[in-house]
Amino acid sequence: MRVRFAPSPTGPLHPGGVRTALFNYLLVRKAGGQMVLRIEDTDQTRFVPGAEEFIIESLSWCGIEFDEGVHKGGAFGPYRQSERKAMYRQYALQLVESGHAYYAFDTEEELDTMREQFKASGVASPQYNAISRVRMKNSLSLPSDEVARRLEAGEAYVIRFKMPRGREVRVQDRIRGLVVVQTAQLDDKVLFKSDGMPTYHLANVVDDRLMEITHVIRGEEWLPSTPLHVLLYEAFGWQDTMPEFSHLPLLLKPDGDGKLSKRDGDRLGLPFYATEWTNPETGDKTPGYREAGYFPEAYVNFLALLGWNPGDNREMFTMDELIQAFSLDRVNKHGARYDFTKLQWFNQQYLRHRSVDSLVEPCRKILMDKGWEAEDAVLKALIPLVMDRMVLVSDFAKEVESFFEDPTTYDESVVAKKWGGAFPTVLHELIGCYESSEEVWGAAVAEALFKEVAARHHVTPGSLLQGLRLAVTGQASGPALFEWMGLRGRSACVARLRRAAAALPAN
RNA sequence: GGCCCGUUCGUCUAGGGGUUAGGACAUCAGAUUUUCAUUCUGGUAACAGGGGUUCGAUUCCCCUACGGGCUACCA
Repeated sequence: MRVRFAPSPTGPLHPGGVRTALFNYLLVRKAGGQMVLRIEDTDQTRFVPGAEEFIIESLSWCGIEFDEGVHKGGAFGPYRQSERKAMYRQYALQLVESGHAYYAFDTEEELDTMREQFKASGVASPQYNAISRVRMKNSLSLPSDEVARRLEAGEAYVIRFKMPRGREVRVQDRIRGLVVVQTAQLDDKVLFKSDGMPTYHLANVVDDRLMEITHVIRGEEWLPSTPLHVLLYEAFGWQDTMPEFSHLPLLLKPDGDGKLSKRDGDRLGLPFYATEWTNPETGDKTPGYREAGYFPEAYVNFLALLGWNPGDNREMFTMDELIQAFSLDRVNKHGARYDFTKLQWFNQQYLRHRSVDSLVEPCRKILMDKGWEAEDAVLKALIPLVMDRMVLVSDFAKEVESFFEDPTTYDESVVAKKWGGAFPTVLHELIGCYESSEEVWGAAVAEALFKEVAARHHVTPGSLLQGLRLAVTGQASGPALFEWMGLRGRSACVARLRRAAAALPAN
């Protein structure tokens, strides 16, 4: 088995592209074949610098690696279509000679005119086809000496496929079954452009043949042009090695109608690409899941379950498990909404399953970005304290902010509710107890002394706890308070309690 | 408009001629946590509509509606 992922370097890789690459990868790893990365840069006007590197990096972050490609080399290179330019012409010419294609000399204006005339006479989608080509300037309508003269003179031309008439094309799609299309619906597609480059259709078929691709797994947007590709394989006499086609359902917007687009990420304030993309023209950065603190395992797990399922109730999959479980037979036919909320859940699950040790370094980095520092031992105690409260590793910053920054204000509504009654008295007394205690400071001591003071004033500890939390952290909620205080240290806690005592409302 | 593909809880989906139509996310409620979060328990919630075929259809067929894709010298 040989598969390929063949993106155009026209910009950052869309999530749908990542999923297509993933499905190719899962399938080929299970089968033990090769996966090639081919860059389809036949449209020079749409080339975006950096896109190719971005695609490789994004997929690599996801754990999708290739066996051959622009960055890996291989026996079937080059893997960039622009570098294969010279060879496509001969294939196009081969088709002209065998009568499957022809030269066309029509200018853009002439094509526009033709389309407008058709529209004026009520034809909704004008086509360059068996009917209209006789009225256009091409090697089928022009006298052969004129064709020769034009070619001789170096006049611009394209090579078009001569769509056969009255045929039925049968496409056997692995996911959708048999798809039948009448050639009368199809037009004479351009195969070879006037700039000397092939179009997608020619390059794709030629390269898949030359690279010995056995399975084509691509997005549903290619289904309508697959009959043309089948016809091309036939015209070349390559039907014996024609790959098996699988057209994947599309990824749809999280809400509303239409397919997923970058604007959906922007609109919902969530990342869109796997990794951060910098627009080479404007310098604008679009954050990626990687930068936002998501685990690649979570992202891949989430993506794998969009349009595919294992047939049982399992949801958590490592890449290896996905490879084992994956099958094209269980890929859906219908589009799937790209629901970010499920991704959050996956990330949370992956976070839970992480060992504390493996989180020390990422968390330390987050601290450093904020200008905070902590010893290893403190970090290792702090992480489990707040881990359950996080969805992303990057949430660590907001979870521990109050640990590193003294509170500056106290929420008035909580103050009003929790700092009244016995609280001021208890607070003052507690400060004294904490200071004078000879015990080695720790969570147990902080809690025991607090309970003692509360008991002396015949108040339940629970009724005072939130007030204490506010006093010491400046927040109304947070992780286990006494653990937190134990870690924070006696003097820091006392200092904060003093500050809170000074801020007590006058009565 | 034409052609092609599709349609099960809000979302991702399982299922399949006779089922209490299952799971997960989200959501709601309760318990636990004397906070929040976590965890646990429970609940609300779906076969697009209409015709066939059939003893019986959500499942098969047709039509309609709706959604999506394509309709470039873009991929």
